[in-house]
Amino acid sequence: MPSVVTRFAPSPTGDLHIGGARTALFNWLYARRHGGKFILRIEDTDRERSTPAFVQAILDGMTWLGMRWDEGPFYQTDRMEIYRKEAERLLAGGNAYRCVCTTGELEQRREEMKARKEKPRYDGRCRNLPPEASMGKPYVVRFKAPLAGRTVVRDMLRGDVTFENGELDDLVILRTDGTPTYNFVVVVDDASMGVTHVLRGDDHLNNTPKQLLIYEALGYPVPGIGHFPLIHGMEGGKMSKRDAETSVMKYKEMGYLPEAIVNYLARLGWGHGDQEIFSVAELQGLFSLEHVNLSPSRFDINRLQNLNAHYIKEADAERLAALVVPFLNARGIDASPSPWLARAVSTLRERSRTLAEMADSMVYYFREKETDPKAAAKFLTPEIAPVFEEIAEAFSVLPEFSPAAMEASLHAIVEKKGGALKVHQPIRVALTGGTASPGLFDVMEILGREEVVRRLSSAAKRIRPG
RNA sequence: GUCCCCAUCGUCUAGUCAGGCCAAGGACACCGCCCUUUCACGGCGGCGACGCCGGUUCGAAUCCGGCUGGGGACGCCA
Repeated sequence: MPSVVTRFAPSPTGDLHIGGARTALFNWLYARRHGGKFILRIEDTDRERSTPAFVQAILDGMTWLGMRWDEGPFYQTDRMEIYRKEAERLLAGGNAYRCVCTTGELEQRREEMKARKEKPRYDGRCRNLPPEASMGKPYVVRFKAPLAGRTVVRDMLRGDVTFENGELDDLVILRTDGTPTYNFVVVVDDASMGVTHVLRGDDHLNNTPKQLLIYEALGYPVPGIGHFPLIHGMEGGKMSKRDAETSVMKYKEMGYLPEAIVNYLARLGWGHGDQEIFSVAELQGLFSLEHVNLSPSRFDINRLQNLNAHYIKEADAERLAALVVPFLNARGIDASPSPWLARAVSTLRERSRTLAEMADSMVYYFREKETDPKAAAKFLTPEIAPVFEEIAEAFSVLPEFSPAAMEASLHAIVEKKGGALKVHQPIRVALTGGTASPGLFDVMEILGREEVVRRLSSAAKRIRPG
């Protein structure tokens, strides 16, 4: 029995969210750090909004980021019998009761409480209803929370947080249709799955005392509990699409590497001295709750981009070539992995922050791009046309089309013209359609002699028709 | 509104638990310079923060209180 068992328990009502991914990451790292077990549990008790497609999306996201779970995925919809039994136990022990209030009534009362500037919560109207009263009526089962006393959450990150029980609500544990709700199943599952450490977002801190009461009523041992802060958008507040893309897989589509995402997420709310770059193996060895920050951090795409650029620089050219292919395809380029593509990728890796940027920059390796008008006006001047033709001629008879040979040949031509001629930028514009590119001779080598000669000649013709 | 959490550069953070090593360090972004066939990369430099008030102390970013500010929760969602 491992001493540490953590879990990630998303509800399949959307793609794997950036915030969810970090919750998963912290749990996963914590388990790995302590030689423990990491469980994946799908909280699909909301039949209305849960879909198999979202389950798959979450699994895909986890897999892409490389977070392997040791057990599961468990589905709560497969465990209904367990919840029913436990709810029964609560009912029998007087820790739960049937409530026949309708959603309409509840909503109305909530509004009234808000109007009276009170904390809106269930008024306990059915707490002492005799069992017969619910006969033949639709009912929910509510947990009977104590009215007095206080409940202390011993948070592993924040210390003790005290709640007055009077502030707590009699929460619904079984819906009218008999399905269980979150605050109840999460306790039953964590206990029955042997979860030792519940690490989750701040937004659950207020739920915790209620859950603690359920642990107690059911006679379960209480696990270690910790709440870390949420990830905010740049404008503050829970991260939303208004700030940045929130779906993890969207970042894959935007050309981010999974190791960059993991590194970035790990550093959001956690740190280890001044270190910025962490491999997964390092994180697994270093992650600790003591260094998790208590205040929310903002999702800053600049930092992610910087990290992504770093990992693109480090990645194998072959791997990058394979990864960039779909991005090229999306741009209407029929590319496939090859040693040539790997060489092409190598010329761009130092100047691309994402695979999408890389693909954008690579277009001229595959087809002649339309020349940027400003660049053409500045560099494709009439005087340069004959020089292009001369270079094209010289290049076509070069014994070897190597960078050194090209450079020597080019140098000779410039010397012949008096040495003051600026040819690099004009050639770059003729070859790539713009003023920014990898080293000129690298570009020429990737393009190949034939294509270089062709583009130079065609540029010359365009400048000076006929 | 009620309850709960939080508070160091624009952003991520080191330092806070064990007060002096901090006239607060690193990184991203931004600006400048260098390198250079362009753009990048890289190097160097710059800008830039302990929210405020009070207390404890010889000494406070660090401890305590208040204020202010930010955030979260208040569902038959999770």
